[in-house]
Amino acid sequence: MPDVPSLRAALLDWYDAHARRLPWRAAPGSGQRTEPYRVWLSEVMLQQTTVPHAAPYFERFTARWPTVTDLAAVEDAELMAAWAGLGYYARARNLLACARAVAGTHGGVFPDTEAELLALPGVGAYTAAAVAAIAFDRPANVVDGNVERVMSRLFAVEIPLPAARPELRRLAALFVDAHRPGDWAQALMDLGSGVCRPKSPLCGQCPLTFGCEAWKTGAPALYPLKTKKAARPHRLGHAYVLRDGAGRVALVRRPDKGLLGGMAGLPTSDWSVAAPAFEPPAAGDWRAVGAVEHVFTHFSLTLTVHVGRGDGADFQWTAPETAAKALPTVFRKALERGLAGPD
DNA sequence: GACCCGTGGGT
DNA sequence: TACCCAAGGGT
Repeated sequence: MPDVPSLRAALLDWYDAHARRLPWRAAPGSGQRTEPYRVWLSEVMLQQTTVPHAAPYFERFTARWPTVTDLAAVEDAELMAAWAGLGYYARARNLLACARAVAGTHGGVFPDTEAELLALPGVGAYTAAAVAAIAFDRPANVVDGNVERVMSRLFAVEIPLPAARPELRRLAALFVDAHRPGDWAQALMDLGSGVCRPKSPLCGQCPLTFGCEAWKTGAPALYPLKTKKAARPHRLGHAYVLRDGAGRVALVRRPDKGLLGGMAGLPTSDWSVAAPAFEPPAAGDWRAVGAVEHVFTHFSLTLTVHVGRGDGADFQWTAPETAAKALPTVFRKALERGLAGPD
């Protein structure tokens, strides 16, 4: 059984020497804390998202909206456009709802307990614990994918994910302590991200091998064990690039719920396994100019792109450059394909 | 617990 | 190529 206090001390020492410098992180060793607003914003952006992808969004958001009160005052469409390309758009809707709740109910000040944080929109168990630990230095059990992997290896957990979650959470809780709780959470994530990596862990650089059960087995990369996932189905659809006499593009606002909810989009058919009918959103001359491929979390998609000319009151007519910036990636691809013309 | 929800990089 | 994976949350 790994010795928890020794491991904890070893990882904090490692963190003091190897902490990553990140835009939302106070300089390690400075004794400073990051403002709750910046911790919260970064944590939401980092949900299922890599650091390199999220970082430029974080810089743009904080430059444009320096406080949670500034963010709370933004119009929905402006916020969604600023989030375009980052994915998981429910996060953007919840981000705004959360900012408005903090600016309103909480007087512009983030609550400092896990329980109150957890009650905010878009803040789940992980994010509530992370904000409590990192922004307020409260001893919270911060468990993300990195922490699950590190725990599964330290203790050579033989239960496969996702069933192992409660056990991994219990193990992570053994390390929670009032001494440097914010640094502990970030140290664990830095280790998981840079050393205790999913595919080829760098055990030679790890400060915890002395107490790691998976390392003793000689095959640490086998952990965490996992149950197999179902295959991803493929769907087909049509996307319509409709332009008016001024060259503007017809956009629609998608319903608030479901895929790409609340985002601007091109008019499309349904997306289904069987080829959907070609039913353009306006009469006139249409021609197919090609297709684009896109992969979502639970299906992949081939979108046939059609170009036509027309008018209509049901659309938001937008200059192509403006449209591209506000669109989620699948539509940005389709728009670029449409504007490029036939092969 | 199962399913839905994006995107881009790594292997 | 076809996966896997990332500082998850909501329903």
